[in-house]
Amino acid sequence: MERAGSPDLYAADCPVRPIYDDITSRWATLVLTTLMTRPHRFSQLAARIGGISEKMLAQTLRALTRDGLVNRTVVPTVPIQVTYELTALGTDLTPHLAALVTWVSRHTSTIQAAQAGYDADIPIPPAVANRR
Amino acid sequence: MERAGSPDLYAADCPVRPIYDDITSRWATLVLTTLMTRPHRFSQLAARIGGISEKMLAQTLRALTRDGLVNRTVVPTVPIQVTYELTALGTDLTPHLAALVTWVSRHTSTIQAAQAGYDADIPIPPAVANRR
DNA sequence: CTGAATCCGGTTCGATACTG
DNA sequence: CAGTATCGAACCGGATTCAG
Repeated sequence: MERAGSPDLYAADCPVRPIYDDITSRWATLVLTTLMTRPHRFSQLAARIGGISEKMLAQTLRALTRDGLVNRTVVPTVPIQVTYELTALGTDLTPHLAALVTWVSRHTSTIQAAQAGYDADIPIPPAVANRR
Repeated sequence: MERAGSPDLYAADCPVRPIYDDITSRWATLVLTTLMTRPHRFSQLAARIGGISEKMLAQTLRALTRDGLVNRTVVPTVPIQVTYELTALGTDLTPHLAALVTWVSRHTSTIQAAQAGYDADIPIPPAVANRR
């Protein structure tokens, strides 16, 4: 049933899961694909990615740096400069993420239509419908 | 139809985001890759996927069905039988997800090593650092 | 068997204020 | 400029219970 050599992702304690979650988290994907084009500084990333808070950006960058996907370079000027760029590992990964994002982008309208159809088949919508 | 080459994923209200979050969620990936092999019934999925609760399984399946990625078939026997299988759309998507999972699986030990190296460079755990 | 509804603890998130 | 500290709000996920 299962191909030998592939780790069992289905085990609850599979070590792949937390890493997978890191990479596919809401903000990590945006950070990684942004860095795919060129290195960015902290404030450049914050400006580029709509709606991210400083806390979440710092947290996401720390996780990605810890995972060895992003390299953090500090230039001790005044004021200080910090640059983030993809490592070789990150450069290897990001196209896979980008492919996924591209797929979703291309099928967004189809999926939205499916959602609308699904919602329309519900006779009495839950509390949301009454409430305006 | 969206522009596949340059989706503005960076806008805070980009419609791609919630869909992307749906399919990359912790359980959705496991459900989709499981269904990739063959259709499953509810209890079969629950048995196959380690650590998932009924609530999360039902919730995940409902979201994926609503997105048009999974087809839900009810056989009105007693007791009732419900079968889930990938739609054409889901069949198209899942390989991308599987590729990502495969990538992570293959690089898990590398990433774990990077994490260990990163953690080793932290002299004092921040949480217990001296207060002023 | 399938899955909806409820409760509830833990985690996450965002806004703000502050430091080097 | 590049973060960290703190705090309340929001969300998530698990266990339980109940219904079709």
